[in-house]
Parts: sequence; structure tokens; C-alpha cells
Amino acid sequence: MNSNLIAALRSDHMPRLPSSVSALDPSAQLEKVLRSHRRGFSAGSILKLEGESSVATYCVLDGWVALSKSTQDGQRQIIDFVLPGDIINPSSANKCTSTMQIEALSYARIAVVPNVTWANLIEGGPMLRMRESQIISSALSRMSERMLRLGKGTAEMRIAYSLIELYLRLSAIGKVDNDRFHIPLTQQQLGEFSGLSSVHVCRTMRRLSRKNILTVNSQMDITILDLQEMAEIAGVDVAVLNTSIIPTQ
Amino acid sequence: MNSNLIAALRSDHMPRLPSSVSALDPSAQLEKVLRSHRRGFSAGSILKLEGESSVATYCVLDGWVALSKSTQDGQRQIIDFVLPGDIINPSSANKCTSTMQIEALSYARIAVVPNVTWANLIEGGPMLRMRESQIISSALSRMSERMLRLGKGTAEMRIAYSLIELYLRLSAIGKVDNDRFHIPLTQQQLGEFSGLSSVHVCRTMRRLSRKNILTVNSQMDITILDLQEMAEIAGVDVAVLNTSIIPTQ
DNA sequence: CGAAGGCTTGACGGTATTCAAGCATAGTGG
DNA sequence: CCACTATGCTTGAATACCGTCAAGCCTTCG
Repeated sequence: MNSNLIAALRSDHMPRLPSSVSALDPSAQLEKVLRSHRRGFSAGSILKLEGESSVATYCVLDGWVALSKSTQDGQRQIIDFVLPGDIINPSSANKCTSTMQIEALSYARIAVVPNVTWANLIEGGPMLRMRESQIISSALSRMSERMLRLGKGTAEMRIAYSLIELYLRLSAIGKVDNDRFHIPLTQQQLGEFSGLSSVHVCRTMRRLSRKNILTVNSQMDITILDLQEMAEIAGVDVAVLNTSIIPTQ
Repeated sequence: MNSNLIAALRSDHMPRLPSSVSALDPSAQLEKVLRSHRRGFSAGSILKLEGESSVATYCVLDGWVALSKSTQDGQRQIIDFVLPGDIINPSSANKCTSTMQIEALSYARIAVVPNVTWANLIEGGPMLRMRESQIISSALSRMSERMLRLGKGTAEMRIAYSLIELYLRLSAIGKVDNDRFHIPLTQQQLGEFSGLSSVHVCRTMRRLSRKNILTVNSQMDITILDLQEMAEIAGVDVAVLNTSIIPTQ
């Protein structure tokens, strides 16, 4: 609406609006909706519990969000990460309860848009509908890739794949610098993502770093030293993976 | 109208279009499109290879279809089954290649609708759009439940969950009779679905049947003898699971 | 009747989990 | 400034679970 609006959407951590969000719809209406529903969540805060009723669409503007499910005995599986520019609607087939827990892993700015409002927005913009469908498709592709490795992959394969996936997603939003990036996860959480115990995550990553394939420091700043070899271990073609899990901009 | 739509998507034999129905009626249009694109596929035929270009939406009218991905060394993971009434669009984020292999597991009748045609159909009917979104949501819910168990579950849990999922899905389309149903899968394929080797599927199912929780014959006709205990092992509440993975009708 | 495909079971081995202890770091309050 | 705690990483040892290999059996089908 005014330049303040644009500025408001731009976070201090992001030099620019996540390109995928701005590509959603050129109209100012989206920005208005996002801005008016924008909220900040501190790291670790839980936006929604598994099974809780949910009638909103979440647009992540900045920060990391995790979608997860837990077994009765407290084991947790992270189903997907939601990164800046992503849109998720956690509702199940019945369209009113969330099938997953939603948790901010870092400080996150999120537009929590009521489904009714969102539906109106979609109604008005075919671009936005296309964009949403693209985002859903890429989430499905990512989940499929991970399911393949959860079912059939070794620990090395799962870790290598997980890191490449995050590398590509972070690259797409300008958060990778010289093959170096940060993930706001503990080894425990990386294990919940890749289906491994935290102990085995540690062993596996140490093995990879001893082989000079990557480096990690205690802040979980990761540098990929040998992408070729990582891709080999993960069993992916990086270029192909990129087109299938990253929405075209 | 909605129930007509479902009937159209699910019926074994396409209902005749009454001549009195207006050609502008969206459900009538749907029927017309489905009928004109309907094709039959024999068991084992592969409709689409992983990575092949794909510009169609698949509406399964009858029979079983599997979506799968494979590793370079030939290990396969079945990502999801597509059953009568389901709609899938296998395209990845780039909207033109399929991320998965599509295979008929039994003789199947499928309407292969070009995306353009499908988009027009959707444009004209908000009910159909809602329906499609519901079907996508339930597929996501199912995949999430399975990911949780692929990552954190034991073999018993995976098998019990898989069978309950199929039991509920088949129930919803009237293919379960007295807790008895048929799945057109080998143990190998059930293993590809649940992330187990065929040998371990065999052991696990035998263990379950020795415990009098279920019976299986050589035709993969399964009877659930103790749903309570199955649900316990699978770690699910059957009623809750049903609402989250089965589209409301 | 032979071949092919699928199920079943045993034996063995490998991979990942669990348990446990030690270490490092950051934050807190005396 | 220094305990003191909490949290997370690291490593070893023991164990459990599941995969692989292999053989035997059954059914189906040409």
C-alpha cells in the first residue's frame, strides 16, 4: 500500500522479501493480508498441537518452522521444515483439525491467515493459486524423496540427503554463502528429521567430516566441501533434485 | 451435487448422463470428461516412469495404482496407493516431470485428464476444487502417518498401521466385508510400502496371525480379528485416523 | 512336467539403538 | 569470579532389530 508496508514485510534478517512470496501475486492485496496477520514467534514456541483444531493457513515470512508427529511413547518424527516463502495448511482430510504439531525452531515471522480469508485471496488471483499448487507439489516431492530414504536408505544416505535438501532450499532463498549455511537444529532434531537417533546422527556426521565431505561447527554451521560426493552418498542428481523440490521463480 | 461427483469418481460403471441435466452443470461436465478420458490398464502396467514428463491428472475409477520411487541400486519405496475415487497429479515443483513411477497393481480404469482440461474443470466448479483439496490433504495425512512409522516404528507397528490404513480406505469405498478385505499386493510390495524386506513382512504377519490378531490367506485376503489390538500395535486411534485420512463425503 | 513366482523358515551378520559416562559450553545466581 | 546447572556433543560397549542368504515348499501356468 505504501512503502512502509514493503519495508514492514522485509525483516532485518532478510535483505529482501523472500522472492517466492513476492512472486505469489503481484497485487497489493496479498501483501496487505500477510502484513495484517503477521506475528512473531520465539524459538521453541508451539503454534499448534497435533490434533488441535486448525482453520488457518500459515505463510512463513522468516525463520524456521517444523511440522512433526509423535508416537504415544514420545518418539517424534519431523515431517517437513517450513522455510521463508512457504505456505502450509496443516488441516487433515476433515479440514478442521491439524494432523501435525507446528513449532518455531528459530524466531519466526509468520502470517497466520484464516482459511476463509485465504480462500478469498485465492479466488481473486489465479497466479496465487498456481503458486500455492507449486508449493504443495514441491512439499510432496520432498516428502517422497525422504520417504524413499527412510524406508530404504542407510544413515549416511539419510543425512547426506537431508543436508542436500536443506542446502538447495536455503540456496533458493539466498541463505547459502559459498556452500556454507546454518541450520537451527540440534543433532536430536536432525535425527527426528532423518529417522535416526541423535547418537547416530553424531557418528554419521563425524564420519562424513572425517572423509572431508563436509565440516560442521558447534553452531551447526555447515560447509559442504564435496557436493559431488555428498550427492553420490545421498543418491541424487543435484540438478534434477533442485527442479523437483524447488518451486520455479 | 457433491455426492454425484463422488459417485462419478468412484463408480465401477460410469452412470449414464441423464439427458435432462444441463450441459453447464459442473458435475455433468466432470462425468463427461472422466468418461471421455477413461482408459483401462492391466495389472503390472507402468503408466509413467520416474522423471518422465507428465502433464496429466489421473483419476482412478477402479483398481489399485501405486506411486513409487527407486534408489539407484533398485530398492523401491511405494509412496502411496491410489484407490478408486482418488485424484493424483504426479508433477513435481517444476510442473512438468513426474517425481514418481505410476503403476497399476491390478486391472485399473483410470481417467487420464490433460492438466489443461483439468484446470478448466476446476475453474468451473468450486465443489470440485474443494474436493481436490480434500483429497490432497488426506494423501498428505496418510504420508505423514507413514513417515512417522518409517522413521520411528518397529516392523509390527509398520505392518499394523499399513493394514489399518488400507482397511479404512477400503471401508470408505465399500470394499470391506465383515472386517475382511483383499489387497492386490505381494509381500514384497507390502514391504516396499512399509519399508521392510519381504522376508520380514512374512515373519511379522505370521507373528500377528499366530497372536490371533488377523488372518491372511495366500490370495492376500485379510481379516482383522482384533482391531483393538491392531490399533494398539499401530499406535493409532482408529476413529481419529479415519477422520484424518478419509475425505468426508 | 518343468519353470517361474511367491511364501516360509533358519542361520548369520550388519546397522542402528540404547545405555552410559565424559566433556564442553552457556547461562544463572551467590 | 566461581560454583552450579542445564543442554548438547562425543565416544565406547552391549544389545536388538532387521536384512541378506539360502533352501525347501507350494501354486500356477504354459
